[in-house]
Amino acid sequence: MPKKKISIEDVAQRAKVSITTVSRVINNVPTVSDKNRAKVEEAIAALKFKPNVSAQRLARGVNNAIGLVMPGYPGIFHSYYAIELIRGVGHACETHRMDMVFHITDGNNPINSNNVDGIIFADIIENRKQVDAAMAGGTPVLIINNRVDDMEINYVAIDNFEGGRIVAEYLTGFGHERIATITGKLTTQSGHHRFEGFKQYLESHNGGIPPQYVIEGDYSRRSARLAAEDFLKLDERPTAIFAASDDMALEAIAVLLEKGLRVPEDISVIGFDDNPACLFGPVALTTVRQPLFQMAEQAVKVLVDAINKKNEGHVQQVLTPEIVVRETCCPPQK
Amino acid sequence: MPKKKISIEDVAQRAKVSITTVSRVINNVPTVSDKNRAKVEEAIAALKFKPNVSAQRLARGVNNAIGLVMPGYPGIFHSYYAIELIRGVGHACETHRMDMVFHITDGNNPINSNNVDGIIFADIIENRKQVDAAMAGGTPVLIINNRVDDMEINYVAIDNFEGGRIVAEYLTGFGHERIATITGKLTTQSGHHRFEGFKQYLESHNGGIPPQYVIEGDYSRRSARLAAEDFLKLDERPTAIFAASDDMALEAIAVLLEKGLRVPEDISVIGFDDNPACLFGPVALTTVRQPLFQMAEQAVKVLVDAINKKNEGHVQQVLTPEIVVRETCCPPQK
DNA sequence: CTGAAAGCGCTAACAA
DNA sequence: TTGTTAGCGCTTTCAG
Repeated sequence: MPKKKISIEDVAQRAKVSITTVSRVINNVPTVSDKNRAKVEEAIAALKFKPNVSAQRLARGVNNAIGLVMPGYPGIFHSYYAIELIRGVGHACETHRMDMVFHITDGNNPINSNNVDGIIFADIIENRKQVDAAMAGGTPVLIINNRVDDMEINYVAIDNFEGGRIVAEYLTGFGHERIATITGKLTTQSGHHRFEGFKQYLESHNGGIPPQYVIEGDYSRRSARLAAEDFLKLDERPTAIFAASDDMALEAIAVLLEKGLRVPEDISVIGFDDNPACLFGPVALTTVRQPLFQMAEQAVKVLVDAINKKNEGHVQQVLTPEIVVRETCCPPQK
Repeated sequence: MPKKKISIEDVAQRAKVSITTVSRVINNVPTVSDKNRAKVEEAIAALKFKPNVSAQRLARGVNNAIGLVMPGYPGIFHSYYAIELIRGVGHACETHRMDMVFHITDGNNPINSNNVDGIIFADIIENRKQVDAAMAGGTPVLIINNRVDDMEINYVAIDNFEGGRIVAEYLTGFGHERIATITGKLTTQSGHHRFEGFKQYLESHNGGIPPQYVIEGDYSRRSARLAAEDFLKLDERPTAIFAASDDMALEAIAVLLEKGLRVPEDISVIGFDDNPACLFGPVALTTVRQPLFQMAEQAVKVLVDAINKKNEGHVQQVLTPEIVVRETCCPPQK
């Protein structure tokens, strides 16, 4: 610390009390006389005293910090998802008076857990061994945005399966029968689950989904563009398209408009994410909102409880997404 | 820390050396015999010893952490800029073996600087008093992405003025004479500087820029859409458009394509940012690359030097952006 | 309600 | 090359 070295002792001296008393007022311990408290507060203000965080942590045996580690593969940072997570975790840490130590990883080096009380892994892409290592070291760990049902581990995730299902339900509710989808990358859990939920609903309510109506995307705009173009070449064009992300939905809409089609009159489109960009296109995008921010806050809460050993075993939570109705879906026009 | 309490002393005992020796091998002090080093390393491994970070920091009198504070106004997180900054700062912190404690602020509460050795303020939007407070407290501070020439303060920023200038130069180099611009929010420094550099070049090389060719945007896609539509209503349409961000450029292109125009044959478009989204549109966007990542790394370096008192006075650096040629600019077609 | 004193785990003179 | 020892600044029994 580059601060001048005013310690608790200087404050005690000036206030003519013991350092214990000073410590007490710092920590809001009630058993301090008003008179002494006032004196100490005066001294603290006069001396501009700031407690030394490291000393506090050492004495308390706590780090007062949680780590947030995110996979660093290209692109993750340009997703709405990552940003909301960071915001949410940051906010929650604030309310828990914890430092948030942020860490981007390539998945290789083990995460240093000496400086934190617990770690939140945002998704686990190729870095499961980091999770294992942290757990082996005895550090409380939580995975966010990924369900890991085969392991005894804390997680908080979105129910992407349900997300896909409600989209199918919503679209068939309008009377659509030719419903296509541009999926997310199917090797990701989100992509896989969204598609499965979607497909299974259609199978039991719409006679299934023909293969030419399913194109695997990878969450990139380019993949959506290609997929949309392919759909338009079909003899029987779909009347509705479900894109597994807003970015893809927006790109699909761009393609449709370029070809002179109308959205939603000619083709309905629905996305997934509730990315703010939804509002800024030519038509406000109907989509599925994932409670990302809340997920992050919830994650911190669970982890903090785990750190304080307030949990029994591990806690696994799934949050439910919901449809946000805007302007890009309507009944199929005859 | 929830770890079992294996301290340096346990290691010393097992290795049959003093704790000093253990400390020395932890810190890679060369003056340790190979034999002892080996013994200590064995003990560390066997005991799974992890040094207590708080104790180290206390003893060393450092926090070994730098703060990154970002304004939390809606939207900033959806900008490419913010993300690259976080990535860059995170990466640089890693190499300096510093924790990066991340903080989103609404500009009101003073930033807690007890737990860090220095603070990087990413931009300063409505939170200059936080900067002042931190400095008053004696904490080394650096501002990133904002030139503050009227203050004795460290900063590392992009030369947005130059960025605007090279765009104008590039476009006139093709022979364009009817050049329009959708500016960024002019109350932001970036928006203002980009426009000024652009305008001044045109004034001295193209006879200036007519008012109907300047529309103030606010970096949102919507503002770009409106602006592009307005340009198309003009009797003398521009043959080139400079948008002060890639997002806006992309939206402008979308409008042009929707109206059946070709890019770049009918209208050239150039953006600013080198957002990855440039590559994913219908045409790869020509743009201006800001060295955001390097700026962030540079910022950490300067700040760390400041913390170690290696700087004389304050250091103010400006990095130069450059044009990235892709497919959306060409000479005007007769 | 207050204070003395024993640590928390580690680093860094200083001696040897 | 090694070890002794005095802190780093704060929390927390334990007596009073």
